[in-house]
Amino acid sequence: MGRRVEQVERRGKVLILRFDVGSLLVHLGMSGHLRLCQGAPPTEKHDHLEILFPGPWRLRLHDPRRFGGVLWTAGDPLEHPLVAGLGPEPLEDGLTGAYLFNASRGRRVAIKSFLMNGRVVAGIGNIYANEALFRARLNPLQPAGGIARKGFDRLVTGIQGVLQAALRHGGTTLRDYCDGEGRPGHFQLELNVYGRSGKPCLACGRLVRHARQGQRSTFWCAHCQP
DNA sequence: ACACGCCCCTGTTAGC
DNA sequence: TGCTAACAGGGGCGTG
Repeated sequence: MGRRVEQVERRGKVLILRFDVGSLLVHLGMSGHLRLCQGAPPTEKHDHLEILFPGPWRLRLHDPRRFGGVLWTAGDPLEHPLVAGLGPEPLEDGLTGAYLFNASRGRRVAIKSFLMNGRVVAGIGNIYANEALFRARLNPLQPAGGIARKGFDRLVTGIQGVLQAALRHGGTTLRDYCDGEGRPGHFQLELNVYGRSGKPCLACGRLVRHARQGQRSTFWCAHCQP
């Protein structure tokens, strides 16, 4: 009560709200969102947490599936186990073709699963993993350890390109996603392969394929991503 | 260490 | 129309 949010940052998919006495770590999971509310609109089902600010403002956490979570830590939040082991931020200097190449040597796991492993790179989810691999012309099913250095250079370009484009479009709203003010994103209109199985590849016209990897949907064009 | 499968949970939709 | 199964943007955990 009565504490001031001194800084807000993000590591991977974890939001960090720093207070003078500790930090709140917030993960939104699949279906969660934070919404800035003015006044006291009626509480909805699956509203789980509310942070009250002076004046009319309040921040509400809404998460139907409850895959998200909120944790408090009194120590350095970046040392918390939830984020301490994360790989480099995709839009910062630590993510390079050389880094991914080195990290993948000897790994037989499919490149898409490798990319979605937070210990390798932070914060790449299913949509952007699929889209980044399309941009890099890499088959998502191939073992990470067999990819040449050039492929990882393209992959870094693909990751950064798709994330920056998605940011420009306000994110990808398949159903639930919205920003803190309730606005949906538009990047779903720009997707090349995600969710497009059986439809023509936007680059070559051949049909986009679908497979499951680790209980996640994978989409790719077998011609553009050999 | 690594790869894989299962699980958490609710809501929506496809298929019968 | 109604029921059921499958699936959804994430990630931790147990097993071999």
